[in-house]
Formats: sequence, C-alpha cells, structure tokens
Amino acid sequence: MFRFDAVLMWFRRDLRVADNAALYAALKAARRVYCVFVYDTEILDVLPSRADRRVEFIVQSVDELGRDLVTRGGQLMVLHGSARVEIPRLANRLGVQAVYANHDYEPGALARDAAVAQALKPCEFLTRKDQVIFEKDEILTQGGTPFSVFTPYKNAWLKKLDPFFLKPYPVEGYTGNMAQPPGKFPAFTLAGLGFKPTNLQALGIAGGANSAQQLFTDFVPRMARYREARDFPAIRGPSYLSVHLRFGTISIREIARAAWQAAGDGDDEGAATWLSELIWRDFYFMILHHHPRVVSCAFKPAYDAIRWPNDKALFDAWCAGRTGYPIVDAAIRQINQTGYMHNRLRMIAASFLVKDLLVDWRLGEKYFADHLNDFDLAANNGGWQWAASTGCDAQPYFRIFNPVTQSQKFDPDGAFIRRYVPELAGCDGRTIHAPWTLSADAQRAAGVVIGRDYPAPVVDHAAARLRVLEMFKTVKA
DNA sequence: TTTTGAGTTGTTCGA
DNA sequence: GTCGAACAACTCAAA
Repeated sequence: MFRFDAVLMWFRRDLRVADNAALYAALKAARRVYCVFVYDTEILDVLPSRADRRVEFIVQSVDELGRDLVTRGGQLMVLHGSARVEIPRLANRLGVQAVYANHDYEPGALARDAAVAQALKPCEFLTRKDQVIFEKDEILTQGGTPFSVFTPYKNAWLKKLDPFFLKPYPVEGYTGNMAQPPGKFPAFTLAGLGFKPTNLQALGIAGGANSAQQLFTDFVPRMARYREARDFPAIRGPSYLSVHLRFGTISIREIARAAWQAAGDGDDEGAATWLSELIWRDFYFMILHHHPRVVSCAFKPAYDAIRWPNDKALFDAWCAGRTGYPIVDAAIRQINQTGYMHNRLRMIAASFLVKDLLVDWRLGEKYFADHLNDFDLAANNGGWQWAASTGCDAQPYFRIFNPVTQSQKFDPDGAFIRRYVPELAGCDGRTIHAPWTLSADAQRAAGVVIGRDYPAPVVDHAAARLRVLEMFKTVKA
C-alpha cells in the first residue's frame, strides 16, 4: 500500500508540520519518513552580517519544528553544510528511495534543486506546491500567456479560486510512520552556526509555528479594519505575518482561507483587501518565475538605459536615516533597528531613494534584502521596480511621492516619526513633517536646531522631482 | 483583427 | 479646504 519503503522529507522554507504539502505527500507515500533541515552554508556564508535576525528566527523555528516532530514520533535531523552535498549524502546513507520537498521558486534555489535532483539519482526528488496558492502556470490569460498586469491577474485568480485549493493537508492523521534516524543529529545553536544574538527577542519577534498562530489570532479581529488601518505606520494595522510566510511557519492556505471566507460576497472590504495582498504575493512569485531576468534588469528594458548618478554621500545619508526628511528617516531607522518596515514606508523610502536621490533601485533593493526579516526576492524586487517605475505594471514615471505630503497624510500627528526620530520629539504634529521650515526661534522652542541636531534636507524635493522627470523623459525619447 | 476599457498604493494646479 | 482635471501616452487583456 506504500509506494516507498523509506523517504526523506527535506524542510526549507516550510518550517512547520501542520498543513505542509510535501510532508503530507511523504507520509502518504512511505512506510518510514525521515525529516531533515540543512543550515545551508551556501546561503549563510554570504549573509552581510554575523548578527542576523533571520538566522535567529530560523534557529528558533527549526528548534520548534524539531520538538513538534518528536511529539509525533519522529525526529528532525539537523545538518550544517552545503545542501547540494549534504542531501544526496544523507539520502544515500539512509537508503531512501525518494526525497520530498516543497517548491522553491528563486533562481538560486531552482539551480540548487536541479543539482540535488541530479546528484540523488536514481533516488527520486519529488516536490510539491506549498508556498503559494497558484503557481506560475496556473493563472493564465485566455491566450494562455502569463499576466503582466495585476488587476486582470487578480480577477482570474479569484475566479479560479475554489475551496479545494485552500484545503489544509491533514498531516496530523498520518504521522504514524515517522522514522527515527540512526545516530545523533544534535540541534545547532546560534553560536554553533557562527552567529551572534540580535535584539529579536527584545522586539517581541519569535520564530516558530506557535508564534505565527499567536500573531494570526491577534490579527483576525483586526482584519475587517485592515483596509483603513494598513496605511498608518503608527498603528497596528498589518498582520506582521510576512516573516512567517517567508519561512513557512504559517501556511498560506490557512490564512488565505480565513481571508476568503471573511471576504465573502464583498461585505468585508478589510478581508478582501488583505486577500488582495496575498494575491500580490502569488503575482510576484509568478513574475519572477517567468522572468528571472528581473533580478538584475528592469522589467521594462527601456529603463535600463537610465544612468543613475548614485551619489555615495546621498545613499549613505539614506542608509543612515539622515536625509532630513523625517518620514524617510523614521522608516530607515525602523528597518535598521528592527528588520521590519511598514509597507507604506517601504514605498515612501523607495520612491525617495530612486526619484529624489537618483540612486539605482538595485542598491535600495539590496539594502532591503540585507536588512528585512521578511526579505523575499520576488516581492522585494517587484516592490522596488514598482517604486522605480521600471516594473511590470503600467506605472507612470511621473508618480513621485512627496515625502512631506505622504507624512502628513499617513502619520498625521507625527507619532511614528517621534518613535524613531527622537530629535524631533519636541515638534508639534503640524511642523514635524518638514522641520526645516521652522524659524530659528521655533526650532529652539522645539529643542532641535536643524543642521545641528537633525540634518537639513539633503535635496530639495521640488527640484529633485523636476530633475527625475527630465531624466525619464530623456530616456523615453 | 480591431476595438475598447482599464491600469494598487500620486501630485499639482487652478477653480 | 475641496474637487476635478491634467500629467502623456502606452500596454495589456478581453470582447
């Protein structure tokens, strides 16, 4: 009744037991299922810092996954090395007939998986869809081509959606055939991996599926207000699940199901808006999978002709949160201090770097990639190309965020700015968005001298706007 | 094949 | 303060 005697389940971006597609497939297919996670040195060795919140998050998640597997009669083997080498070696040692894993769509991961599949032969490498609701070829235009505009993609996505696609994989009922590995596979500590602790715990962020469930439970009653609340960084609008989606400590099916059910027939716009964000996630995975060149090039190739000045002093000011524009600086300080940045602020900070400072979007993309806990290649690239107007939707290049207007609109009292730019704590809600406009007396009264305690604006927005418009026009012509 | 409607997230200007 | 139009013209997707 089993297809295989023994198989190996390889966990990667799916650090949970519940509703895990590949784990379910493995348990259904084999009399004995081994489980493994590899701390892949090919990834860890190139991280920019030895204190990385993501590594800490993964360690916590892997530890919890290991404990969870033990309660179900299994045990997680944990390795540290190159997955390309370690997985085939382990499969051979265990004598399994197949290795199961969930699909990973990034170009580097696809190359790794192709190499592993090759090295495993004749042992099979069997993979399942788990990270997304619909993969790259499941939502197509009537002409059978991939979409490149979000709205028609979303309409087709919603039309295709059926409760069937959101059904959880009932892993719990099939864990009787978990296998005990031969020998010892001790867990790795953060220090054992060569990394230093971060402020993750102090931030209240924790890895693992239990923490993800807590966040989700906390968000469910807020979902109805998501549409109104999500744009204001000072309030608790978003779900904060992005990092858990990144590492698979929560199932996309579980949360999409909740959103879809709540959205109903259009009577809950908060849930519908949140579901839309989950569809964006599928959309960008699809775009990257079909167009891997966007990793290094503009989706609209014409814009690769732009010669970005890339002024180093301006880029450094942006990275340090010292541009003189409070909302931009607060945003950058948030990512620097926490590894998280509110979505509205990601747009403002990205627009400012590209359109005001004339720095190549790829430098900003890299900065976010290095610092975001929830960094995902597909979504980060899509977001930056959107902000830079080089992306795949019909985004006119003359849409340039005004950092003061955005600040007034989305942080009206300056509460968020005050949290991350304490130099400006003495400014009132009216003037905090553009403190350089204060008179010398008013600055003294607010306890901040512009140019001494807080930088003067590094560029003039109105002038910068005209300059970038001119640049884009030249390239088009 | 041709036509038609529409395109995440904005800003500025002028009435 | 508020509102509508202009920004410029292109590409996508469906009828």
